[in-house]
Amino acid sequence: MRARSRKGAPGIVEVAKRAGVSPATVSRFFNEPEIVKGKTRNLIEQAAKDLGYYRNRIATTDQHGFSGTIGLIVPTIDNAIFAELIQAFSARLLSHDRTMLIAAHGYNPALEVGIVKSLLERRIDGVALIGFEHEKAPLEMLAARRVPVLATWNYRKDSPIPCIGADNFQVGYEAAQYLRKMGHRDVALVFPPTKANDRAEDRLNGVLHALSMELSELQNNRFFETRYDIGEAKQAIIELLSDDRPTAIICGNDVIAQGAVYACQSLGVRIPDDVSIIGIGDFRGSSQMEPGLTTVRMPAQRIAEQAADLLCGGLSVTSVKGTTRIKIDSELVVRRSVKDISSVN
Amino acid sequence: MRARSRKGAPGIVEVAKRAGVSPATVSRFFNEPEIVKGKTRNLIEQAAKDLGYYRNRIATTDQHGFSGTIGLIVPTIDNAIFAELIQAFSARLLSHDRTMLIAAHGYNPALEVGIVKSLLERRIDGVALIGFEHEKAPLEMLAARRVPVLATWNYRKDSPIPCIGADNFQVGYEAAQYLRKMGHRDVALVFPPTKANDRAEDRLNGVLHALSMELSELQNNRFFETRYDIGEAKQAIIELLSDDRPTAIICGNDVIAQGAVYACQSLGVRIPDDVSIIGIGDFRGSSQMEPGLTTVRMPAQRIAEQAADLLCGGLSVTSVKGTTRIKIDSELVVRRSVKDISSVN
DNA sequence: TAAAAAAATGAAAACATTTGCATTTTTAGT
DNA sequence: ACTAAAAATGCAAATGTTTTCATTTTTTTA
Repeated sequence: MRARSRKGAPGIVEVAKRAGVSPATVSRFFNEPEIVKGKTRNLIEQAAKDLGYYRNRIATTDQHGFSGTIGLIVPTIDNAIFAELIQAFSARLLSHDRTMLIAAHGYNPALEVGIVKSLLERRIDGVALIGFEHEKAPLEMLAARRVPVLATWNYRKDSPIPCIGADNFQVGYEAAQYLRKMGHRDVALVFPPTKANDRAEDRLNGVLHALSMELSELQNNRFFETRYDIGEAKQAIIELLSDDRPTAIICGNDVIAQGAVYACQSLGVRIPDDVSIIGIGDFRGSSQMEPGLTTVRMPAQRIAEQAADLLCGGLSVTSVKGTTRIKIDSELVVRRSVKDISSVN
Repeated sequence: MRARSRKGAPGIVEVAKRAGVSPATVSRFFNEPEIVKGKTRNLIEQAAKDLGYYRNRIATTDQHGFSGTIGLIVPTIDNAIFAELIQAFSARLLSHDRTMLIAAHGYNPALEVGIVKSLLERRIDGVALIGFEHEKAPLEMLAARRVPVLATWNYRKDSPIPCIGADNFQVGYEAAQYLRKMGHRDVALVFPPTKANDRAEDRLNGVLHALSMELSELQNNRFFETRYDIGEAKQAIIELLSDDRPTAIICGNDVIAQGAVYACQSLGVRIPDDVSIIGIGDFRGSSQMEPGLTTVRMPAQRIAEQAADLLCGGLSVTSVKGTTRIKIDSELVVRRSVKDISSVN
């Protein structure tokens, strides 16, 4: 469909004409108002208003190469996991006078190259990613174009690219450690595939470390793999609970934990009397569940805001040496889904 | 911060030079490959690949005035309500080779003008909004620039602007009607403020219509107002349930319904034996709840996809006469949270 | 009040593409 | 093989800004 041109929006030159000044001055007025004289300023302001002029940020882009647009690539939007991050990131960007281009790949890393290509074609000024596991191609494409890239959500001291996030190993460790402290020795793990998910991988390792175990040492019915999907998790946990029940379940995140809660309810298993449940994330709604979910809070908002600030501040391009890495502290949130059985033991 | 220019990305002319053709031909190659000869095509393709060239969709924009970017303005991202819509909209846009600029105003219509301005500055080709209640200013700004605007989520046959969505009056009617059919006569309503929320308003009216009542006829403890927030809803409903319990609660959407479920659990009120609950929306997770939530499904994905198609297909500019209005059917989803008490009565 | 310095403005080139028109090359028809 | 028509390509103008450099205006200083 060969669309008609939509020209005719008044431009800087129309404004200039009407204000009786040169286009250059109008341009300056919008970029550095201070350097144009008060009187001229008013003239231009009035003219712009009369004409209903809006800056053309796009025409601007070919000039210096910056589009004022930042990309965000997430595994999924339709899920509580990243909702808070997305919202906060977007809002913060707006306050920097930038806009957000967002795309989801549905945990299919192969889609990332298409997305990155599309972003590159739009000349984004920077990109926030989730985690570290990405195909080589998109990362290389971005590097070749010198587009700052920031991995969010997870933190690793030796991350290959700049990052900001919680130390997911520690997060997992903290959760498991708390369970131990509460006297739990027989705990089951329900995690997503760690294949292309470094956050889950790190958490899992943290958990295992706290438990002083290898994954391979876990009994069959003490480790379950399920995607971040309430329904799938619920099914898996119904199975898990159906015989030889552990005293506690540690979930890869709160979505899985929610599935766990539903599973218990469906089976008539009481939380925390019959089984304790701990999540990771502290998503919207986790605190209101019955019983309130004990979990480790991922500080999504702080991560998102700092990420936005970083990206807008012209994060220096990835370099082996001076890579920016910021660790945001997570926090154990004790509610009621974990029972203290340390004394009775 | 006066950022350094980021030029130097190879452009169409570098590609042309390397391929030994003119820039015009390269341009044509990327826009209408068929009209360039096979041999030349290969040359260009190779040159582009060698140079790592990406199209510059932005430079393109000043030419015909279309940026290939569509705006989406939602009340909130961090909430299950629009998650499915956002995801589907974004994905569909990608398949049209467009990108999505998204912003949330947090149910504060005043913020819309800033957002619209920002979008206009980026020369978006179209905008999808939620519902009909918007400040006059942003709508006028869009109209002045002839940017197609599409109201999604709600449908009204006399909508002031093109729309696509479910008929929320009918949705509400359907929910209430089902309750009546199941024998419920004493039902309580929990809805968000209908002030700037036409979806909620229409639903509420539909419910009242089915109940053959006026809002004013409802007893104090049969109508509660709460935002779309699980915690707030939970509190309200705890209050609602604390004395003179109705036989059923009809919730403005599934988020409120989830709060209702938590409220019941916290009070030890059984669903559906002690009280029935019906929601609206059928959000992610509603089907897995215990008991599964009976609700009216809002076909978010279909709405989103058609909206994207419409906007990409160059939806005609709003005109009093020929305004496009598309109604997408909703569907009652019967699960287990509503009890049939018609026979015992 | 004149000269020097500083501030404000203007003119025109530049950015990376598209596109109307002109020109060249290819194909088809005899 | 020659011509006419069609297809492919090239040239150059145009798009809406920003930016460098030059010029004009204003302010400061003596």
